[in-house]
Amino acid sequence: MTSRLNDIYRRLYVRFGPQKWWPAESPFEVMVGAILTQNTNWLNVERAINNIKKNKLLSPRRLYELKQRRLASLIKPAGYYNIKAKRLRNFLKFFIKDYQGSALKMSRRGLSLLRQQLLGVNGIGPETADSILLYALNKPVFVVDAYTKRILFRHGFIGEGAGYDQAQNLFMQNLEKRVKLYNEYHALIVRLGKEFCRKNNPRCRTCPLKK
DNA sequence: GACCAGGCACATC
DNA sequence: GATGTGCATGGT
Repeated sequence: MTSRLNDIYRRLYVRFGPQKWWPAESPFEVMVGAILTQNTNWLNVERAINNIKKNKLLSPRRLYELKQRRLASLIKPAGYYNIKAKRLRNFLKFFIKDYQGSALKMSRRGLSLLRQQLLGVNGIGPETADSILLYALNKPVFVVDAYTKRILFRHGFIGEGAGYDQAQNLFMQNLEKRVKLYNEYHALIVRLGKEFCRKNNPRCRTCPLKK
C-alpha cells in the first residue's frame, strides 16, 4: 500500500508539478478561505476574499466586529453566504477568545488538541479543520475531500461509502508524516480531480493514474 | 437548462 | 447509525 500511494504521488507530481498551496498571503487568510470554500468553487471564494481585502477587513477583530448581515453581503460570491457568515463568526469568536486572533499562538499547541477545538466550532467539520491545521498552522495531517474519496474508490482502495477517517488513515498510516508531503499530495489530488474526477466526467477513463 | 464546485449541521427514521 | 435535505453563487 505504501509503495502504491507513493507511486501515485510521484505520477501526479511529474504530471502536474508543484501546486504551491494554499493560495493565500497569510495563515489567517487560509483560515477564512477554508470556511468559504466549503462545497464551493475556489474562484468564487477568491471573489469573496477580495471583497474583504478591498475593504481592509481581513483581520480577526475587524471581521468579528461586523454585523452578520454586512459580513454576509461581503462574502456573497462564495455562495451559502448566510450560513457561512455564521460559521465564520463562530470561528472568529473562538480564534479571538482562545488565541487572541494569533495564528502563531495557535500553532504552538499540539495537533490533536487543536483538531478537537476546531471540530468543536459549529460549522467546522473534519475537512475544514484539517485544512486549517495543515495549510495555516503547518501541522502534519492529511486533508481528505470529495475528490480524494472518489479517486480512492475508483481505484479500489476503499468502498464507496467509506468515511472521512478511513480515507485519512489510509494515507497517514502508509506515508511519512511530513507537512510538505501532505500539503503537496492533497493539492495534487484536487488538481487531478478538477480535470479528471468530476462526478460525470468522460475524461475519467483517460486518468493519468491509469498508467 | 442541467450539472458541478476544495462541506456541514440538523431532522428524521 | 444511515440517509435525506437546506444552504446559494457563478462557471461550463
